[in-house]
Amino acid sequence: MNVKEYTNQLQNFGYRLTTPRTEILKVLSTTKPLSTKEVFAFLKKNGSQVDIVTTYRTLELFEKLGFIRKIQLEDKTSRYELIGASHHHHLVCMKCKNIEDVQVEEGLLLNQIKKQSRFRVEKHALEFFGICGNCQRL
Amino acid sequence: MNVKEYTNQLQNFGYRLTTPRTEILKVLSTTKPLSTKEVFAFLKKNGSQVDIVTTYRTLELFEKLGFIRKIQLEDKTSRYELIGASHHHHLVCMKCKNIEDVQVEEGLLLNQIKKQSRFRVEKHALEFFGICGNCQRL
DNA sequence: TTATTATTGCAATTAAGTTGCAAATTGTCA
DNA sequence: TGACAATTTGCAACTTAATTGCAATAATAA
Repeated sequence: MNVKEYTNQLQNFGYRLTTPRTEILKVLSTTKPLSTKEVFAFLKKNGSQVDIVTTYRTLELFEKLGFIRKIQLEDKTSRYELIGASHHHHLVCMKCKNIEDVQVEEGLLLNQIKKQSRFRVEKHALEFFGICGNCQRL
Repeated sequence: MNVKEYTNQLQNFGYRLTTPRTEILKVLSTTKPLSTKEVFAFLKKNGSQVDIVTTYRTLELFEKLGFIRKIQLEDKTSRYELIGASHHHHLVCMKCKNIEDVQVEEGLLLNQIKKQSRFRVEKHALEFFGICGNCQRL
């Protein structure tokens, strides 16, 4: 999905297409998972006037609409990323803070859970922390 | 490890054995993962005079010493649990907020990562969200 | 183009966690 | 046992992330 498709979706759902919303979608579509602060910083750097409160509210809306996914890493700040075609997880470098995407087959895990509990899994969080290839060489 | 063993460890490391530390260990050893606020509430309920700042600092210390593990669930508050014998993950009920432990074999995941990246995984977070057996019946 | 209503921006507030420092408590040694 | 030195605690003040109320602004429908 590109920015245009998301803005169409937005209007289909009856929400208005505003400058802040378009700008925030643009930021999200060009980067890795970002915190609200980081999205806001990006906006500013590109000359946008959007307020940080609007950034909070817009990200909340986009999450509700299923455009983006909220992820919790090690700190208290939430991060958001566009929900692309493929389900993936993250390799978070504890040194340089860079985030790599990674694909893992988790069907097995869900089977194991089914054997142990009546719990019905709706979603999961899976993040890996460590040292990326680059930082290992330093 | 029981409370006594932890307090011994504490002294072996050169830290003092104080009332707040003992009380907090007791709370941790009798429950599921708790936030700082929750630990503090437990203390109060049991007549303890311990301050919430001390609770924050003590949990931080215990984490540093490897007594407890910090976990991030869906919100911004950190939760802590005693590091028991077995490595496990959680089934977090989105309805009643109860937390079940679950055992999954994750060796496979780590192999899959090795094939995709030079990243060296040091630790990981894996949490499942859904509806527990009880709440499904309601 | 105007009117209606959603959306935004500002200021103030809440909530989680942190910091500085004086007072209290612990462990050690005489 | 008592006193000293150093750690630990509790209070108050502060920081940071996020939320809320409300008046001003902007987007869509007619």
